Amino acid sequence: MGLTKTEIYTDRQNEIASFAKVIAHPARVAILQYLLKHEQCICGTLVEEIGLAQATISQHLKELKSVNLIKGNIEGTSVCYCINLNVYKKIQKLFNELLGRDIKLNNNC
Amino acid sequence: MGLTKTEIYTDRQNEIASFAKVIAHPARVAILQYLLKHEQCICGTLVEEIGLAQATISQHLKELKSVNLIKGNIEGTSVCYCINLNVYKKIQKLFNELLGRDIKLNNNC
DNA sequence: TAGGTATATTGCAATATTACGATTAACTAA
DNA sequence: TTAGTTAATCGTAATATTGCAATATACCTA
Repeated sequence: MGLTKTEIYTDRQNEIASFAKVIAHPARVAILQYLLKHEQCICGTLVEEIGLAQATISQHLKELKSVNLIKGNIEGTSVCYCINLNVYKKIQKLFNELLGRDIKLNNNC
Repeated sequence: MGLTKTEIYTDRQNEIASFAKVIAHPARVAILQYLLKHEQCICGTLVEEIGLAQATISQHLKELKSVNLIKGNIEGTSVCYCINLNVYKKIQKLFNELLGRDIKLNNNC
């Protein structure tokens, strides 16, 4: 136990959950917001901006990279991170399918 | 440690992360999809549909209720669950701010 | 080559999550 | 009142997440 039973869900359900998990931490939300505003950044800037240890920020960047939401280009001693547009758009689409409905209440709840 | 430092983030960042966390499990995605399709349901139906133990489904429903994304009305021996439209719309808005941007790539990444 | 800078990785402790059996609570019907 | 139904809660085991110090890696410059 303690392990999600991924095999009983559809690929799409697992995919949505995976992307949501990446966004499910305020530090990673903060990183995404920073990248949306400034287009690119290096790890050190985020350490100053957010106020977590360098190891911790590096770990959060790794999770964002794990679903390819961001990508990093090595530039000398530092790494320039930016949003991966294709994956960003994919998440947009997936989330919109689940959360973008125009619901009407016809039930008695 | 092992505890998120919520105090260093904005309320909005924490809010987005909290809502994302609720969606960050395929069982809860499946529950939401079921509710979007059928408008309402009882716990027992989800147990059959999804294939997890009753206690587990009840726990997932509790998490969806914890952010008021769903609400439950007691109807005899069972509980009728449905989506809370106001909160659904709020999540729509919050996620759209973060993920609904029309980004253009002007950087060299 | 040696020292400095930037990031990733490792190891660890604290806490959270997932899942389920067993039990409890609350209502319904015989 | 008693038995059956439905859902919530409790307790527990397994695993995942968060955060950081310490260390490793990689590159740049003098």
